[in-house]
Amino acid sequence: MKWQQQKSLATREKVLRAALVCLERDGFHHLSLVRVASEAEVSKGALTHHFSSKDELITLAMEVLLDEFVQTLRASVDDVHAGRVSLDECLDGIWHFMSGQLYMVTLEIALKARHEAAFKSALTPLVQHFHAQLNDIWIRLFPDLTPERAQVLMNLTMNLLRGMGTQSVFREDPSYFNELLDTWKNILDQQLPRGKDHKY
Amino acid sequence: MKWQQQKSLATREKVLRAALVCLERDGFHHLSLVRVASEAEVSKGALTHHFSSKDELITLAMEVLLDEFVQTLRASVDDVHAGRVSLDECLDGIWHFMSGQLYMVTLEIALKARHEAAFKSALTPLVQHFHAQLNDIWIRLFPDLTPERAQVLMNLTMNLLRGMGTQSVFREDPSYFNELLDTWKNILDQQLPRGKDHKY
DNA sequence: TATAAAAAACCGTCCAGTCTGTTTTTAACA
DNA sequence: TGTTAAAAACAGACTGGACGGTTTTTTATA
Repeated sequence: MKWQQQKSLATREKVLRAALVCLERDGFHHLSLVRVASEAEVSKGALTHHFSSKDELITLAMEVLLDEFVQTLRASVDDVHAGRVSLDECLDGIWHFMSGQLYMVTLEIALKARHEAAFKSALTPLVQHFHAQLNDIWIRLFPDLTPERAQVLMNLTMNLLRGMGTQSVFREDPSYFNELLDTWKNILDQQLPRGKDHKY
Repeated sequence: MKWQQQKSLATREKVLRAALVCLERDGFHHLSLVRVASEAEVSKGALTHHFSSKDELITLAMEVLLDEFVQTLRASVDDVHAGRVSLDECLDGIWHFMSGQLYMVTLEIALKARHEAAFKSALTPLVQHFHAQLNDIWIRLFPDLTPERAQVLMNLTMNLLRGMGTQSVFREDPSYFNELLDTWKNILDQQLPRGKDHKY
């Protein structure tokens, strides 16, 4: 690869990463192009050279974030499948992710999309692809359930964690969330088939 | 009551209501004082006369919203208690609320609070009071459960609905959400004691 | 030298908060 | 009761700053 091309790619990468940091730390309506540029240690000119608008930048950053989440999750589910980690630990991992950067950025983005049609249509295919990937993962997580049942149970789980993530803004009380999570683990366990050879 | 006082109260009420409408329709970072004033059919001068800052306005509007939700919910739970409506219908009512104005405005506010310490501390007592009221309501909803169990189950429920509310931004598919909600109703039902005289 | 990348100056817009002026209501008092 | 002064409610112009996007200039590579 040519040197110029390398440098260009590196700059893009730095800017995207910085955008995620700023989104998570400052929130969308405190995010400005100069801030992102400064976080990326790049001039505003360089930023606008690579990204034609703020919306485009954010959309691409979002894509990076969702991809990383899917990869992490896939690895975790593989571990469950191979018996390396328990289902409970896998859920803990998802909760960790959902109470951290991913979910907050997602929220910022979702609210923006809610009020800006153009942005929303740019983002919708991305989100749909994300959910399709998730659905595949859920099926692999619960091979003993029907695909539909696995998806419903895990969509419940994800939405529960989403809600908990939201509440965690105002309620910084790990024991409260742990209790909820433990209760949910129990309930989820009750929903799994006990035997080996039947589909629930 | 003196006429001036009446007029003053009416203006405040109009502005607060308009603020909620704008928050829900336009989102926080498209909300400006002139927009709220125009929505309320009041001059910007009148608005600033009654509310010393944008943050104060939003905080007070939030208070109105939460109070109304608590009242509605309390009435609904009374209906369940009196056998006028089923638990399922009560949940439907909460879901209706959560997929509407209340929750979206709450989200906007929560994200703002997440990044602005002063705003957050102004809002925290309000939110805590709100949750305390909710906890009382949950106990009354499930008199056959221990208070702790009732609260855990309903906090799970609320967080599930929160998450579903969030997802509804991108996924406008009522049947999907209905399936989730039905599944949850079943699960919740399984968690309730069958007998009459024991605490679970 | 030609071209891509990066930097920085610049412009138009928007908005919260301030300030000044005007109208309406209330209170005091002769 | 009629008059007037004070206070409250309201209206709108203005300001200072932030920001997104554009354009121009400089630098580095091929």
